Amino acid sequence: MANQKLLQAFKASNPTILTSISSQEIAARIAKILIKSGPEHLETAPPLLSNLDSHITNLVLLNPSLPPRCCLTFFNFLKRNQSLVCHKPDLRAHVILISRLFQAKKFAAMKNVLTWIVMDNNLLSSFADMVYLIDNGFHEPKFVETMCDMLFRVYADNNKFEEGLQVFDYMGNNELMIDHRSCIVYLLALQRCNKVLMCLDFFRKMVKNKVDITVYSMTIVVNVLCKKGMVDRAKDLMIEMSGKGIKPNVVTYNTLINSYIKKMDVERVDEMLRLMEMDKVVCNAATYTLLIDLYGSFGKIDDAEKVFVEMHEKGIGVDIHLYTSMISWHCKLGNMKRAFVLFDELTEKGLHANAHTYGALIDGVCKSGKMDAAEILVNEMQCQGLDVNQVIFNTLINGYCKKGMIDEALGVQDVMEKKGFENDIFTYNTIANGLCKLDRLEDAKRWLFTMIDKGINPNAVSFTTLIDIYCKEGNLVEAERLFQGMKKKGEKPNIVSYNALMDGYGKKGKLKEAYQLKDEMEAMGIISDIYTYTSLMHGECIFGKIEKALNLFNEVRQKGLVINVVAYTVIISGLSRAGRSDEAFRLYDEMKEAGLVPDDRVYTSLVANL
DNA sequence: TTAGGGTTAG
Repeated sequence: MANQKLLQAFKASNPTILTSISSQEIAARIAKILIKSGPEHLETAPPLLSNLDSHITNLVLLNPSLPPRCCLTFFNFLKRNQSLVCHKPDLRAHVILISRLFQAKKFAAMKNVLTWIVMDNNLLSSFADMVYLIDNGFHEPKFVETMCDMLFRVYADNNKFEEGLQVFDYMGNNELMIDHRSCIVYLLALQRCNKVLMCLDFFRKMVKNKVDITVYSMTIVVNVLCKKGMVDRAKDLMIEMSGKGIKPNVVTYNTLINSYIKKMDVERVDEMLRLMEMDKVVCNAATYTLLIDLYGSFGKIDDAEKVFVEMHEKGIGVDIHLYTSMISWHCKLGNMKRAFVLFDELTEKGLHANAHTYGALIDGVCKSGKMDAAEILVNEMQCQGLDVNQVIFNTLINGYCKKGMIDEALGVQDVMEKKGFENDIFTYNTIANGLCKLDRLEDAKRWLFTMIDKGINPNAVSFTTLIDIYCKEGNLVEAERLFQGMKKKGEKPNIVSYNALMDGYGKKGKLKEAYQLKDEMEAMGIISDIYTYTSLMHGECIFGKIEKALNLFNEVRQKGLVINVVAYTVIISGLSRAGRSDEAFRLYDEMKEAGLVPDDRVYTSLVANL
């Protein structure tokens, strides 16, 4: 029925066809061959092919006795044999094929044909071409609706957002039903491409066009805003939508909690938890994992353990993410015993450790210097059928580097390459730092320059390592150049970068420059830490300004910074060199009382580069 | 159809 209508509409817009009987005959013959023998037999009928034009193609496709399956094979034949057939199916032919597939409910095939159209700029230069066709021959609303919906998804899948929007607007203006699931596809595509404002604008459009908004689409927009750091705006959107009846769920809340945790905004985290309670949204394992991260990042492992117990009491199901997080924090704090207890416990609970879990544990044993244990764990994970991935290789390389075992580190790196992993930025930075530790500064530089030659952009860690190397070599000009260079390349110097350069200035007696840098850093919102003060104190001590060093030391105390053995050594040796041994001894006792072990190597390294 | 876990620098 619908086909007949199409045929008539088509004929009406192409009056020449009425007189062109031979075209119809050719079309009929092609159809006959397609039905009886399949498209490959068309090759045995060259006159048919050489006479083929868009009218004939369209007539073939519209032939009601030709099943949609045959239309598709005919089409594929034309696409495949462009050397044999001079004629290429045009946009109209594609849409006719789509309509035939629609009648046969072959939706996946329809989508494929739409993708061909979208990917071929010669076929469809703008959506207006499609509108023209729809207005001139394809009036059946259900078909137009389905095709537009699919086209909208295809545009989204191929990141053609402007075109997608045109389809959306067309559907809205023509009162075609817009499927909210298609809008989710579009939102997810925008999310993938980091198009934050477009995402928000589109969501507003969805609301305006009365598309069925769900918690899923809202949460996608909340997530996109959060990932761009616009957390308060995300929260406002959630509250606004909640007022319109779209209630946030645990995923929405977790998204916001995650972002507030990353910003260390405890107050807002609490606010979200309160809102959840009011909304009767129950926390899940993901919420608890986030809270454990929050406590872990503040070093409050006891509080992390408390919430871990609390969730057990509340009967909330645990999962491997949660255990991996707990294990990771214990490893970071050196509590390897507890980490292994948790590792055993998860197995008892029927959970399976994955590469992330092993990764955390391997890093823990590496950091405690137990490389043999690390190797055992690597074997164990392989026995469990888990592949050693690049992160684990890098972790092992770092473990050996930290112990000064550079040959073993390079051995692991070799195995990694043989397994098909190329060195990544972590590998390069880690090995460069391993070499620095052994004072092989030239080799370290060579690794980093090789990395750059291979087209990997240096990140803040790479720049900082190089700055530190040049400072150690006394080449402040180059260190400064790199420091400015990293800013220009959009790599923001962090506290380690600033401290490295300040240390370089201090050792050269350029205290004025060092203090200037400290001011600059603090103006950027970075708070001076014990390394900052130690570098400055060291600089002052070297050049006999012990009073200034003591002022800095008092500042450290006032700020409540934890004083480490290096900081103590700097000030103690400064005092003794200034002949103030009483004060030096007093601080020496204080250091021991604080449980710190005096370290000859620290002292040696302090005077080594002077 | 939306959220949470492992690696690098002083």
